[in-house]
This record gives sequence, structure tokens and C-alpha cells, in this order.
Amino acid sequence: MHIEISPQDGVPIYRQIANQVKYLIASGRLKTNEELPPIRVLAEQLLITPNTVVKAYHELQSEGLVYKRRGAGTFVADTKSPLARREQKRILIGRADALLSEAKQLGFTFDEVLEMVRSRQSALDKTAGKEQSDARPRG
Amino acid sequence: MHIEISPQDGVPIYRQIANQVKYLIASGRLKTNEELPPIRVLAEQLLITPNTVVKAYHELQSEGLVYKRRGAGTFVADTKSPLARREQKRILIGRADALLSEAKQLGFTFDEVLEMVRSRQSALDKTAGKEQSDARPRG
DNA sequence: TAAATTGTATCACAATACGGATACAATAGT
DNA sequence: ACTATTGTATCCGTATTGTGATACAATTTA
Repeated sequence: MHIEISPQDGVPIYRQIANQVKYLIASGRLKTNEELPPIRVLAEQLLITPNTVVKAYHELQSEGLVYKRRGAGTFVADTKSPLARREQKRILIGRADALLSEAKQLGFTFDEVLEMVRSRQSALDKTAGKEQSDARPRG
Repeated sequence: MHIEISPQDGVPIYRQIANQVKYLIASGRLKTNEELPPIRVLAEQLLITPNTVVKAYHELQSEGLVYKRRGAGTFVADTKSPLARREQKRILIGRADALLSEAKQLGFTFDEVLEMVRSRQSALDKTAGKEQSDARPRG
């Protein structure tokens, strides 16, 4: 599994790892029940402390994206399972609420927020076009 | 200007202040060019250090909500002005991008995100109904 | 059962965030 | 010009966060 980190990019290393794993799962490059690199292995590969990988994997677990079995390893959870799905939705709801309440405080209407979200989606689609054509699950 | 803070509510004091001022502005209770309490005054009123108020006012300034004039005071900016509006939009775009990229990483479709945003807006409308009926700008 | 492999827990250190005390600088108002 | 008022800058102590080093515990595998 290929992961790249850039120390002091502002975003913590453990979060960089978690985000990239999330992307690998969502894009289908990591399939359900597939094993992630053991904590020590990934730590050695990235030249960081195992603790940081622990934190990354823990975050993924708390979001229902992976499960861990002592002595066996860390594996991709069934992200389509109701439980995992519910947990993921809970996280997104937090982001949506942040956006909406901030917008309200700044005096934006709901329609303006909707329009902005649509516009950003188009923007992100375009800039991510190259990788995405290759990143979509092919099953 | 009435502001209430609750220390160690998890959210930092300076942010509590900034948020409440934002709300007062968005709701029309603070009008364009109206003066905010001087830093020292608000600090004494809230029994906190002036530094914390400085930080709150600075955040508001960076979002284009207030402007400061040394020796004169801190005033509500024209939040409808293109410059302020653009700055505010820049902040909301950040939140929207966070929501969209997180959703994509978790394998949600854009339509699901839209549906969620609509649903959360309804929820927030209901829970905030009482205050909002009185807080909407009446001009 | 024994050894190897895996995740877990604990302690330690550096950097950052938050809040506080004090001194400084620019402007307003007289 | 002088004084009062306002925002600004600097230094400090504490708490939290991010990362690292090391020892521990459970499970797998032979």
C-alpha cells in the first residue's frame, strides 16, 4: 500500500494517513476485508513512530472504516454495512451543520448555500478528473 | 452589547465572543458602522484578559465583519459590501470543500450530500425556531 | 506449547493553543 | 500640544496536541 506523507504540511501525519486510506477505500483500491499494513511495517516504511500509525488506524476504526484483530492485523470493514454507514453519516452531518450554522451567522440564505455547494462540487470534479477516472471501483 | 461566555465549554472564549458578535450582526441587532465595546471594556465586563477580546475582534476583522481604527474603536463593517461578502464566501467555500471531499472519500454520492444538507437545514430551522423569529433582519 | 506477529498501554518530549499581565503606539478630542 | 482613549505588541504560564521510545498483552501459526 503506497502512502505519502509530508511532515509539517500543517495537517498532522496521522490525519494524512487516515485520509489517504479513506480515499483508497472509497475508490475501491482497498477492498472489504483486505488487510492493511501492520502498524510497525507502515511506521518503518514512513520513517515515523508506530504511535502515529496507531492513531491513524484508531481514527479509521472509530469511523467504522476498518476493524482490528490482535495478532492478526487491521482490515477494511464492510463500508456498506448499516453500522459503518451510520457512523460515516454522523461525521458528515457534523460538517454539514458547521457549514449551515456558519452560513446563517454570516447572513447567507439557504439557497445561497445550496448554490455554493453545487458550484464547489463542479470545481472539485474538474480538478480531480484525472485521478478519478482511474480511481473508481471497477467491480 | 450583551455577551455571555461559559469558560471551558470546550469552545474557546475568543471564539464564543466572535460567534455571538457574528450572530448579532447577521440578525441585524448590530448595524453597519455601529461601534463595538472597546477591547478593555468588554474584557472587564466579561472578567477576562483584553488579549482574548483582541483575538475575537481580530478573527471578526479577518472575516471582513468589522474594521478597526486606532484611537477610535472597532466598528461593524458593511457586510453587504463586495469585499466583505467575498471574504465571507471564501470561508464558507472552505467548509463546503471539507464536506464534499470527506463525503467523496467515504463513498457518498453528491446527491446524497445534497439530500443531507437539506435535511440538516430543516432540523436546524426547527430547533432554532424561537430565537430566529425574533432575530431575522427586519429591513 | 513455544515462538513469532499483531495490536495496546504507558511514559516522555516538543510544539502549539489558550489565556493572562504589562508595556507600547497611534489616534481622537480638547 | 496635551491628555485620554483606543488598538497593538511582547513576554509568560498552563493545558492540550502531536510525535517518539519502550514495554506489555493477546492472538496466530507452526
